[in-house]
Amino acid sequence: MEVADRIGRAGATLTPAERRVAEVVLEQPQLVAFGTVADLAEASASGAATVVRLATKLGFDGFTGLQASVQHALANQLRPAAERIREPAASDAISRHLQLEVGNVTTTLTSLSDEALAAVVARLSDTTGRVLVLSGDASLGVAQQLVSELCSLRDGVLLVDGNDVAVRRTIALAGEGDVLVVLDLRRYDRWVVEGARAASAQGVWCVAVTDSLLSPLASLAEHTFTVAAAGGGPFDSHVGTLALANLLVAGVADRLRAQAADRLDRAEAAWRAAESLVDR
Amino acid sequence: MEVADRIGRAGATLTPAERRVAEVVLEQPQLVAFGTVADLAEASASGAATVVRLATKLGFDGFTGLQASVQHALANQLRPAAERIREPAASDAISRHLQLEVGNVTTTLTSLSDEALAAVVARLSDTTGRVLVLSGDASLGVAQQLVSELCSLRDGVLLVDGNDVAVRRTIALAGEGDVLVVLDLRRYDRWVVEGARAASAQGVWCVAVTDSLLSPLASLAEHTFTVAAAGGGPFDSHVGTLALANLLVAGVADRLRAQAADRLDRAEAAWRAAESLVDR
DNA sequence: ACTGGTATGGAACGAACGTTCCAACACTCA
DNA sequence: TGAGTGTTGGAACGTTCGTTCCATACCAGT
Repeated sequence: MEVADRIGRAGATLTPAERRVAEVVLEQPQLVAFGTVADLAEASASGAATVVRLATKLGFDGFTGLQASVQHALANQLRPAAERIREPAASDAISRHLQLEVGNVTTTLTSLSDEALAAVVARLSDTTGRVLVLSGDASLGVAQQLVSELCSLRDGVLLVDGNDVAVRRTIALAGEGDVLVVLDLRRYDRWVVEGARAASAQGVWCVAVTDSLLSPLASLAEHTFTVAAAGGGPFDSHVGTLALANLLVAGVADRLRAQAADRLDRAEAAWRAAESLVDR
Repeated sequence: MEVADRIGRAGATLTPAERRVAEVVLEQPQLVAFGTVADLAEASASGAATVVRLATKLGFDGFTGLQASVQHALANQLRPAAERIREPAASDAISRHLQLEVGNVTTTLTSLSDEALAAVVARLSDTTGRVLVLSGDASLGVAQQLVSELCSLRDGVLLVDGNDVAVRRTIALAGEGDVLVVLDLRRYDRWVVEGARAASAQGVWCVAVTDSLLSPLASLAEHTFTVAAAGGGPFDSHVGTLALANLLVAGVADRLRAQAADRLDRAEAAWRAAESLVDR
C-alpha cells in the first residue's frame, strides 16, 4: 500500500501522537477511507490537528490526500478478481477471450447466494409441478440445453417456445404449482417479459436469470440470478449463464438421485438396444 | 448486499432517472462509498435531488444512510479471507463448480492453436459456401446457440437436425464448397458420426469440436478443436465449448465486419419497427 | 530555576456537502 | 386540446467537515 510505504519511510521522524495516528491508519484503513478527521483523532486519542499534520508530513495534500490514497488502495483490493487478472493485459484474441469468459463464469457464480440457489433447486426438484423455461431469442440455445438436461432428470420440463399463440396458451395453462425459469438479458424480448408477467400474475413461482436486478424480470421473480455476459464479439456471452445452468442441473440431480438414476438407466438401455451411441 | 436486495425489491417502482442512479450504485459501489451525492448524480446523468430521492425510496435515511450501508458491505468484503470464510460462506458446491468451469474454459481456449482458429474462421467467413452444424444430442443447445449467432452474421448457416430422413437428405445435398462443423463428445451419437463420415466422403470441409484427438470425428476433420467438459453433475459441461463457439463467432464477425453490420442493422430496424425489444 | 524549542489539541474560519423546496417539464387521460 | 399528475433538476439552506491558527503543555540544556 502506498500509505504503508510512506509511514515506514517517515516512521523515525514521527512524534508520539503522530505515531498513534499512524498505527490506527495501518490497522483500520476503513476508518481513514470512510471516516473523518475527528473519527481518526478520537480513535488514536489525539487531536484533529495532529491527524492533519501527519498527513502532510507523509507528503499528502492534507487529510484529503491521505484519504484518497487509502480509498484507491481499498478500491483496487475489492475489484472483482476478473478485472484484477486483466492487468497483464492480453494482446491476442484468444487470451483476451479467455479472460473475458473466465471473468463471466467467476462473476456469475460468486455473486449468487446459497439460500437462493438452494431454494430454486428445491423447487426445480419438486416433481409435483411442472418446470417451464422461457428464454429470449439470444439465449435460446442455452435455455434449450437447460431444458434438455432437466428433462433427463425429471418429468414435466418444457421450453416455452414457438409462435405467439402457442406461447400464450402454454403460459395460460400454467398453474400455482408450476415453476417458470425466465432467461433474458438487456434489450429484453418483449414477448418474454409479457409472458413472464402473465405467468407471475397467475401465481406461477418465477426464477429470473438476467443481467441486472433492475431487469423487468427481477421484479416478477421470487429469486433472481444475475449473470455476467461480457462478450468479445458483437453478442453477449452466455458462458456464465450456462455455468449457472449446470450448477442448477447438478443440484437437481443430487436431490433427485434415485428417480433420476432410474430415468437415466432407462434411456441408457434404450440407447444400448438401438446402438445409438458409439465409443469410437 | 443489503443495497442490492432493496434495489431488486423496489426495482419496479423506480422512475427512469432513479433507475439510472440505481444502475450506477450496483455497478460502481465505490462511487457511493467514497464519493458524494454530486459524484453519483454526474455519473448517472441526473440531479442531486434524484439521488437523495432514490436513497429514501429504498428505505435509507437519506444518501447518508445509503452510503453507510454500502460502506459496511465493502468493509466486510475486504476483510481478510480467513475471517470471511467463517460467515454465511459460499457453499462448497458453488466454489467446486467454479473451479471446474473455469478449468474447462481455460483448458479449452489455451489448447487452441492460432493457425487452426484462423483457418476455421476464414472458412466460416466464406459466404460462397454454406455452413452446416451437426451436433450430438447432449450439446444440441450449444450448437443451436452457435448457429443462431452465425445466422445473424451471414447467410447459409443451418443446424442439421430433425429426423433421420431429413438429416440424410441435408447432408447428401452438401457439396465441396460447404463447411460442416460437427460437435460431439465421447459416447458419440452414432447418427452424428455417420453423418459426418458421409459429408466428409463427399468432400465437405469438416471441423470437429470434440473431446479428444482420438475421437472418430477428429479423423474426418481438417481441423479439430478439443474441448474440456468436466461436469460437477451427471452430465458433461459445455461451458468450454460455448466459450470456443463465442470465439469463432467473434472471429467471423470481425472478418465480415461490413456485411455483418449491415445484417445486424436490418434486424435492428425490424425489431425497432415492431418494438420487439424493451429496455425495461 | 529559567529559557528556547517542540509538541499538542482546542477553536475559528471557509469550503463542501446533504437536504429540502419549488418551478419547469413530460406525460396521460378525458 | 387542456387539465392534472408525476417526474426532474436547479437553487437556497443549514450542517458538517478539513484546515489553519494559536495558546498551552512539555522537555532539554544552561
